[in-house]
Amino acid sequence: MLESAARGLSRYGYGNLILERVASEAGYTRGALYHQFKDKEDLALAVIDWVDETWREEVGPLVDREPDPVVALIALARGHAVFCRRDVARVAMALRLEFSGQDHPVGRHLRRVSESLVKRCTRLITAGRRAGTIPAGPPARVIALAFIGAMEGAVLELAGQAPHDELLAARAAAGALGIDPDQPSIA
Amino acid sequence: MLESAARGLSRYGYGNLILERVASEAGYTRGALYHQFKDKEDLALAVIDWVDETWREEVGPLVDREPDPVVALIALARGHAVFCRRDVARVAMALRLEFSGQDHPVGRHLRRVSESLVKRCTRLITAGRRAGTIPAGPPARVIALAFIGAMEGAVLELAGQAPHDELLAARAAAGALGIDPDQPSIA
DNA sequence: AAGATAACATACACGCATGCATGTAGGTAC
DNA sequence: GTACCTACATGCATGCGTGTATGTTATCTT
Repeated sequence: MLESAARGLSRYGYGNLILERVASEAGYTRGALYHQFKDKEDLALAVIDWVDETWREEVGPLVDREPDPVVALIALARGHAVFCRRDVARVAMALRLEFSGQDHPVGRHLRRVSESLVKRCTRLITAGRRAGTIPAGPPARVIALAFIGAMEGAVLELAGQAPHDELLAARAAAGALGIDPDQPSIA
Repeated sequence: MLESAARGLSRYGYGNLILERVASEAGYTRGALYHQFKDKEDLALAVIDWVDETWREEVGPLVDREPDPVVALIALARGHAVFCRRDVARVAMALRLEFSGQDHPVGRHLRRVSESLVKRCTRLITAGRRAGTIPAGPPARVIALAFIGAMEGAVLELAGQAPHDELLAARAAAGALGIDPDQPSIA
């Protein structure tokens, strides 16, 4: 059910998501859905948490095992690209776009989840700057936002076109960081 | 009315767009809207054309006046970032995400319009490769998609945070192209 | 000045998705 | 075997947005 809802959310967004389809695609009826989740909002929140958890399990380790901040960030971009080959992963981008500038509970929850990724990237960027591998420039948080945006945008547009998605996500992300994409850790 | 609809589309997307609000925000009622446009779809199509036209007028010249393909592409990214400071510009990204993988008339029309941008970038990339300023790699069209995605993603995430948006869009775009963001035309 | 037409506003019918209330089948406890 | 609970399906009421038909007012034409 969660998987079906995630697919639906990533394809149609929250407002256009029809619970009837979510349920039937999972082999159930709407009744079953309302038995498992309080309402549509509750379902969306659960999906966000589920996707976030999956992301942490799948991409997190790739980042953590790299001691060098730049290498870690590039690994993050590559891992994200691979992660996004499952359509499920567009959920974050789709919902963020849909709820940006609004005060909807789903939007708030998504922002909270995303914020932890932004913070993670910001820390890596400041670490990279201290190490001298990331050049000075705009505030680290701004760089982090651009980093995430560029990575997600590239991945979204390539729509899982393996194997180029991985390389290009890494390159776009490296560009946002201001480092040469011709480095060994990227190419 | 077009401007109000563009704001609405960029904020809420097509499905969540309420024509009542579009009209009232423009100082009219829904009656006036239905007098000027056949239906909701017709309105969205008109908005797409309007935004596209504005983009061509505003960003196009910045690209055309640069003889060097790389410089032209970076100018495109910078120009796009500036263009997107008006919320109007997210229309393309919002609708593309909403209609990707669907067969809706609005989505088709948007893809036709976007395709011309992809072609333009593809041509510039192949030109840059012939000139030796853009390294070899994945097909030019794939690079073009990543280029556009990275640029739009970065701009979207930065949400008009001038002046950083311009620099970071250029950097992310340069990264997708595989060129060093430390070049004079970018920084 | 009268008729026509454009530019709106108003009011209503329809479809559709949500949420909830109710019904039902299977398992478990005692 | 009866009481009860879980895991669903079914059916209905409500709200909301679209589209359209019908008014109303201004502007243009001759």
